[in-house]
Amino acid sequence: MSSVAKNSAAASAAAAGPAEKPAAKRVRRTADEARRLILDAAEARLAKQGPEGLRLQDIARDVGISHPAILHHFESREGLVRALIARANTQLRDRLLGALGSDHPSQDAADHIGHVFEALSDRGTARLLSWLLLTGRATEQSDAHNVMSEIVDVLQARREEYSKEKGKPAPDKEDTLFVAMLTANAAFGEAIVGRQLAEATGLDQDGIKRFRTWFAKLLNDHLEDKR
Amino acid sequence: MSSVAKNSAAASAAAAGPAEKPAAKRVRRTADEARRLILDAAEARLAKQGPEGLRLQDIARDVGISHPAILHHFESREGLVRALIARANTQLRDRLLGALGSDHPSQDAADHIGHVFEALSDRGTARLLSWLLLTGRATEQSDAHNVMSEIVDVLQARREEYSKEKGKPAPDKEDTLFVAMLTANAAFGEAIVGRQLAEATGLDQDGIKRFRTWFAKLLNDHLEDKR
DNA sequence: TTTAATATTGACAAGAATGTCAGTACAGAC
DNA sequence: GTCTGTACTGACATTCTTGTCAATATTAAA
Repeated sequence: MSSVAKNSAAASAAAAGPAEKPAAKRVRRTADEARRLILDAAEARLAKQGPEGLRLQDIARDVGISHPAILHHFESREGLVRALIARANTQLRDRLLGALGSDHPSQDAADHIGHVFEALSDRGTARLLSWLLLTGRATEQSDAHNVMSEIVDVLQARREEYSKEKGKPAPDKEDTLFVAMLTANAAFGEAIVGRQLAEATGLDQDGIKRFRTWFAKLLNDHLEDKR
Repeated sequence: MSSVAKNSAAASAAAAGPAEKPAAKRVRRTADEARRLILDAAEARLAKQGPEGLRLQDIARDVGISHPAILHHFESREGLVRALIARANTQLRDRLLGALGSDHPSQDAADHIGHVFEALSDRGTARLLSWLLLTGRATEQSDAHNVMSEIVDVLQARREEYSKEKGKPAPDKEDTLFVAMLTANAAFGEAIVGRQLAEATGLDQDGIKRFRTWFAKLLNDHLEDKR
C-alpha cells in the first residue's frame, strides 16, 4: 500500500548523487480512474472509522496522492461526499433491483431478505448511508426516494401475479409496503447495532445467520397467510 | 424547559457611563445543574444537526455560557461525549425496563413495541446512540450489553409464565431473543431511515402509526403461535 | 463581614482541516 | 519532435476547534 512518492531530489541531483531517489516517476491516471480510487479509499475509511475518519489528507495518503489532487477532482470536500452518496445510492439500487430482477425469479422471501441484508452490509453501505442521513445530507438527494418506491412496486406486482395463480384475493398494497419497510428498517438497524447486540447476547456469526433465517420465515409465513 | 439566561441587569449601570456594558451579572449554577443544561443542549444539537453539530462553541452559545465552562465541567470534548453516552444509556435502560416493569403488566406486544419505538425516538436517543456506534465509541461501553440481556431475560420470564398458565410448552429462548433483536433493529432502523422511507412512499404520520401497529400484530401473531 | 471554594470568563496558544496557487510532469495529438 | 491539455504537487493561507491560564464573580460557610 505504501506507495511513497518522495521526489525531493529532482533536477538538483542531476548526475551527481549515487542513487538518491530514482526521481520516482509521477503517476498519472485518467480522471475516471483517479476518481474511482479516491471514492474507494473514502468509502473504506468511512466504513472502518466512521464519519470522523473522512479527512482529505488521510484519503490522499491511502491512495498515494496529495490532498489537493482530491480537491482537483471533486472541487471540495462536500463535492467528494456528494459523489460518495451518489455512487452508494446507484450501487445499492442496482443490487437491490438486480436481486429482485428476472434472473432470480424466486418467490421466497428468504432469498430477497438475504440480498437486502448483504447489499447493505457490503462495503459498509448502510453505515455510509446512515451517516449521511444522520448529518441530514440526504434531504436533497431524491434518488433514495425512487428506489424504495420501485422496489415496493416490483414486490407488489409479484404478489399479485402469485395470488392470481392461486386464485386468491389480491394482497393489500400497504401490506407490501410495510413488509418492505420492516425489512429495510431491520437491515439498517442490524448494520448499525447488529454487532453490538450480537455480542451483548452472546450470538456468534452463525447465530446471526439463524436470526436472518428466522426473520425470513416470519415474513414468509405472513405473506402466505395474507395471500 | 427553555430556561434562557439573558440577564442584562442594568443595576450596575448605577449612574455612571452611557450604559456601555451593564456588566451583565454573571450567572452561577450548581455544578449538577450546569452539567445537565450542557448535556441537554448537546443532545439537542446532536439530534438536530448530527455529529458535525457537536461543537463546544455552539453548545456553549445555546446554554448561554462560554465554552471553557464546558471544559471545566467535562474535562474535554471526549469527556462530554462520554457523559452523553452514559446518560443516554441509563435513560434508555430505565425507560425500557420501566415499560416492561410491573406497572404495566401488559402481555400485549403492541404496547411493548410502542414503548421501544418511543424511547428510541425521544430526544433522538437512537440517533445519538447510532452515531456513537458508527464512530466506534461504544466498544468500551459495556452498559449496552447488560440492557439487552436484561430485557431478553424479562421477556423470556414473561413468556414462560404465560405459557404455563395456558398449559402450553415453554417457548424457546432463542426465539425470544430474536423477537427482541428484530424489534431493536427495526426501531433503530426507523429512527434513522424512517423519515426518508416514509416520505419516499408517501406515508404520513398516521401511516407510520399504522406501520407500528402492523408490526406489533405481526409479532403478536408469532408469539401466540409459538406459545 | 470575612473567607474559602469554585463556577465562569476573556484572551491566547496550538494544531488540524480545507482550500488556493503557481508551477511541474505526463500523455496524446499534430 | 513539439505542442497542448490536464493530472498532479509543494508551499502557503485561512479558518475553525479544542484546550490552557490567569483573573473575576458569586455563593455558602465561618
